[in-house]
Parts: sequence; C-alpha cells; structure tokens
Amino acid sequence: MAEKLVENITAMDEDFAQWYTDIVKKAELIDYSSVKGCMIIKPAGYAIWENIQQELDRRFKATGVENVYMPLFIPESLLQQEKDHVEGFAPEVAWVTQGGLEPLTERLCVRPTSETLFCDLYKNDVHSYRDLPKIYNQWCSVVRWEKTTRPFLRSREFLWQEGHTIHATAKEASERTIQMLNVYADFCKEVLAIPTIRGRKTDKEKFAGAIETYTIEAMMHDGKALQSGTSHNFGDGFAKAFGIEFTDKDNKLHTPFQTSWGVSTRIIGAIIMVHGDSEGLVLPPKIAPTQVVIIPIQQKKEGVLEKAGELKEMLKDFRVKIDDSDKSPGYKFSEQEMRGFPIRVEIGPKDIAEGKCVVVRRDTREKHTVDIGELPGFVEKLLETIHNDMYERAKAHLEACIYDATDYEEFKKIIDEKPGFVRAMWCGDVECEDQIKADTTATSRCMPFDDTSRISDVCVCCKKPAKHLVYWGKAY
RNA sequence: CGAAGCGUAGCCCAGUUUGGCAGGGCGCUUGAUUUGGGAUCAAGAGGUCGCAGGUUCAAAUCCUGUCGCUUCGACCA
Repeated sequence: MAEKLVENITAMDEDFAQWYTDIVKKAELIDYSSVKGCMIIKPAGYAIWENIQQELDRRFKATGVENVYMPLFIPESLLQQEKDHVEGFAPEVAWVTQGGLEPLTERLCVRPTSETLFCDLYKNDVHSYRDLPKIYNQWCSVVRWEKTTRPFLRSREFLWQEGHTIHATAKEASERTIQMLNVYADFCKEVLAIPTIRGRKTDKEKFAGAIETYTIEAMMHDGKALQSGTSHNFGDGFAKAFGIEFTDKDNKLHTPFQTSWGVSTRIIGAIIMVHGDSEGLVLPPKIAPTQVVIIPIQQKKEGVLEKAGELKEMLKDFRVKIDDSDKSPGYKFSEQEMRGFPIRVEIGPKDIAEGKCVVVRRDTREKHTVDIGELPGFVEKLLETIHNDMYERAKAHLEACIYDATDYEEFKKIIDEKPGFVRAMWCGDVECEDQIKADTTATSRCMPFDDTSRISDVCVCCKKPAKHLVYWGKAY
C-alpha cells in the first residue's frame, strides 16, 4: 500500500496544494481557460456535478422547491437597494459598461448572487398571504472577481444553486433556513460520504444582509476547514429594503420574511480533499460518473471482450464502463485509480475458465475473487460498503482533528501546530475574533448545533464571561 | 492588491550566464509483437520559442515595454 503506483501526482504530505492541483488536472476534472480564475469543467468533472445536481434537486423538490431562472445581469440601482448586501459584494463584482458599440446609461452587474433579483420579482408577485410562501431555487453560474483563484475552491465564475424563499412569518422563514441546512448536511453524509459540523456563523462571518447564517463545515485531509454549504435567514431586512408587502388574513399590510441557501461546485473540492489519496481521486459511489469499470485482460484472446460485455449487461443497474482501449492492463488500473472509480472488475482467460472475476475496490485496493453469477449482488453490497467505509474514515479524521483550548497561549499553540478545529469558548465580541485572526490567521468557523459542551466559563481570548462554544480553524 | 516563480510541440522540460541549424522525454499516428500493476521495437507527424518594439551580419538567448499563468499572503463560497 505504501508504494506509489501513479507517477506524477505530488505526495499529499509533501505539498498539499500541489497534490490538489495535480489530481484536478490528472483526473481531467478541469482545464484552465484563457481567463484567469475561469475553469473549463471537462466531462469527468461535469458528470460529477450533474450527479450532485440530480441528488440535491430531488431532495429540494421533496421539500416543495420549484426551479426558476433569473437573468445574469443586475442593474446597479437594483443591487444598491440593500446597504449591507451591496457593501459586502461590491469589492468582487464584475460590471458590464458597454452594449454593442455604445456605452450603457446604467452599468450592469454580472450577478454575484441573486437576492436582489428575487426581491424584485417578489415585489411584483407577492400581494396577499395567498401568494405565500414562494419556495424557489435556481441552478446557474455566478461571478465574483476573486483575486486569488483555485479550481473548484475559488473560481471567478462558479456553478451553484441558490434557493430563495419568502414567507408570511418569521417562524416559517427560520424553520426553512434550518430545514435546508439539514438537507445539505444529510446530502453530504448520504451522498458524498462527508461528515460535516452544522452550526451558526458569528456576525462577523455571516452573509451580507442576513440576520443569521448557518453553515456546514467539512474537514479536509490537511486539517483545514471548508465551508461546504450555507443557509441564510434574512428576517424582513431585504423585504423592507425592497418594499415587499402583503395583506394578511387580518386585512393589514405586513412585511414578509426571506431565506436563501446555496451549494456550489466548491463541494467538488471537498470531495477531492476529503476522500482523495496519493493515487488520485476517490469518488463516493453515489456520485461517481462510472461506478464500475471492467478491465479485460488479454482482450484479443477469443471470448474475453464478449465476456466483459456479458458482465456489463449483468451490471446494467449500475453506471458501468468497459475499458477496451489497447492500453496495457497496468495502465488501465492506474487510470481507474486516478479517476477514482469506486470498483474495478478484472476479467481474463484465467477467470473465464474458472467462472470467476476479480473485483477491486478503489478506496482500499482490496481484491476479491467473485463467482461471475454472484457479481451483481456483490457489487451492490460493495458499493454500499465503500460508501459507509469512506464516511467512517472521514468521520474518524474529522474527530481526530478537534482539539480543546481554555487558555489563549494553548489555543495559539494548537492552531499553530495541529491542523484542525479548536473548540474554545467565546464572549461574543468581534474584537476577540479580530484578535484571534490577527494572532493565528484562524477564524471562527461556527457555533455548533450538535455540540453543547461548555468547556470553560470565560472567553479564551479576553477572559470575559463566555457566551458561545466556537469551532475555530483555518479554512479554504 | 503585495511577494515570489514561470511562459520553448498536446504535456513536462533542456537550451538563455557567454547571441551562431529548434532540442530531449512523455504523449500522438501507423505497423508488428504484447496484455493479471503505467509493455517493446520500428517508422512518422507535430514549433509565431507568450506578445510588441529595439540592438546586431545574426536573437529563444541581450535591452525596453507588455500580457498571461501558478504559488504564498491580505479579501472572499
């Protein structure tokens, strides 16, 4: 297991950033384009995104979501209607100033997110309690003019979904916010085999214009956190700023309440950095574009390709591919591993004579000899086992990366020496967050839902009475 | 936006110090032999040396400018 089978992938512990870039390129997920920070998502990468979309969309619709599509452009005057929002996004907005040969009278913002467009729509469509709620979502790309870019993790244009809902009551909006966060956390666990920490963001870290931002935070191999999905409760702030009102059953005008929530192609970066290894990508079975690759051995010998075809037919309930290219078997094995396909089936004259085939799982590289007749059942069970094992390994890593600190010197030492989350109490003042960030570069990741322990009575930084338990850490 | 590094065939790179025929490996194409962990041999195709000026008999190489990419910071999903 220690030997390195695939050349040209930088070792993970040697240079994690380079390892990540190598995988992204070698697995042919993306290519760089002629515009900085804009990536070409190639078939292998886009197929993963399509599977993510499918799984998420199904879960959204089960909660009553309807899909819409909003325009790419936002007039400057519209963007500026909510003060915190525009201030938050201004530094990274791309502008269109010319149409055809003429300058525009009002410049247009390329959407960095679509809150303002949805508000504009709701203003027209929402007049009565009978118009509520509206539970909308769109799949689209957005543009944020980032200075430093990395494939999937931070690109200037990225694909995502943004859900936008509007409700008659604050309670309904707040419930929707949590509901969607739970959809995300569940999706990460059940589909991507990624455990996450659910929690609330501090005021400093929350979305521009939100009253509360909730997050799921995942732990990467290198001990850095990745915010993998967010859900925002806007209260009635946006509605007030945009003048959205409705007449309720009491025959009086009321302001409605809104939410938004999103997951982006960034999550593909999480898949790479949570599950990948020194041989390449390791894809969770449920979103792997190819779940089983059949590799014929001595494929020119009579009957081998035919048998491979029979196996493929037997496995038609799964996403299966035969690699009948004229590369050597060793090449194909490495290729499968680099691309992260969960299961490989080897079939050659030797196996055919015995009525067996060899099944190898990507995540552990464990080999099984299986009777051909039992292959479909074996594969079904193995895909499930792989998913569960991947989740358990990721969970064990996450848990091994959580440290406690009650003393500030200790806190700084842990952040400096041990990659991961540090659990520490916080007084609630932004001054302490700023101090911690200045001293350590770590930020508050979240105030967790599922961890109510109170490890100290005072703030780790200022020693004033503690209000919240916070997970701190370095993040992507 | 700060700091560093890099632009030569699809990819990785040598050549630049000291100007003198455009090179190597991988990949690609064709054929043969191969096939249980990145096969071997033979033949072949592939170049605006990032771009623009300048110096020179002569520029990938020297000078000036410019564009782009990567990484690390600050900012952000």
